[in-house]
Amino acid sequence: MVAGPLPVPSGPGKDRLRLWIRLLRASRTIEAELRERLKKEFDTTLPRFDVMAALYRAPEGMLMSDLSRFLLVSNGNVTGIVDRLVSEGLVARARRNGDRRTSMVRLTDEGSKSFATIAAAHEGWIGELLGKVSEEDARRLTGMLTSFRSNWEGRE
Amino acid sequence: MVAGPLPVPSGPGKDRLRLWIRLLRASRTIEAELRERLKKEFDTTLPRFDVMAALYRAPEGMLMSDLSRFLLVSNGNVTGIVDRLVSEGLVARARRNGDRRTSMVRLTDEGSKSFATIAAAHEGWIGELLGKVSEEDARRLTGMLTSFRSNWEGRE
DNA sequence: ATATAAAACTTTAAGCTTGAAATATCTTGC
DNA sequence: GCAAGATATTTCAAGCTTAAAGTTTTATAT
Repeated sequence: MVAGPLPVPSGPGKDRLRLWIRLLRASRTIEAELRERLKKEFDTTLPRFDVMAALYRAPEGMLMSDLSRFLLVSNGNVTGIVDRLVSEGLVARARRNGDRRTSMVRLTDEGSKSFATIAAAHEGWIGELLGKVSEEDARRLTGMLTSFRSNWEGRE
Repeated sequence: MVAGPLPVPSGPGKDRLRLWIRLLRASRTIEAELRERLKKEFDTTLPRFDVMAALYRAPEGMLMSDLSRFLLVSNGNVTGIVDRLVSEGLVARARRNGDRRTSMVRLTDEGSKSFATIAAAHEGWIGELLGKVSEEDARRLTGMLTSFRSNWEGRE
């Protein structure tokens, strides 16, 4: 899946395969760098950062199923990550009166403060790592990926 | 990290952050789909496929460290995946005379045959999933990502 | 009312992943 | 030759990940 130096054979349909391989390598390269920095600088992980980023933008809280859908990961997965964040006091579960199956998950004040610090560093890292991509290319690329996403969502 | 429907605030440097978010969501979406199909159709996993794809292009075999570098994953990780592939008869470790710390890892005949079948389906899936990306856009996007990669490699 | 289904979430087992520590082998400097 | 360091790999603990099965609660259809 992650092909590298060796060329993909040419032929019909190979352009898209090559695109996929580059896409995957680029995102894995950046992800690996971010993971390492999050660990070194803030002693945290990418999945934790993802969950906190989602919650940061939803001050009223999110359901577990919302988090799972939003982050594109399984629901069982979110349970474990949130459990750990709760045990560290960064996130809180609030039982709801209406539907007792669910609970609203939100950042604590400490979690919110902590995330704001990390997010600022994170944005700087992205600027650095993608610094060589011109603003114009960045916008064009974003546009292409956005239209891919729209097509995808119509798909299923 | 994986932001979605909600917009990223505007401001200087936000274009690259937005690009990263789209990039990550696109690759995660495709990865999830491929993982599911590999499981359903061939009862295998993405990491296994990655390892076999790398070995398929190196008939003479690869060292564990080569695999690890090529796939952008840790060396301890590769050990486990190769162990399982060996136990299923798809991959073989061959001790070398020269350096007894290392062993050449290669596909068995069965592994090679198995991979060829899966790879054909995989290429078809990519064509389908990225079908809405025009050939021209695919080539342009690939070019941008390639230049990102070159810059990156100069970086470290 | 009450069975049945649906929904939200957790638990479980298996596998993936990392970073660090441990093991074994090779290389180098003396 | 041999100690010291470098290299290649495995082992380990902790955490991430999925799919499937289980639990609790809510909604629906008789």
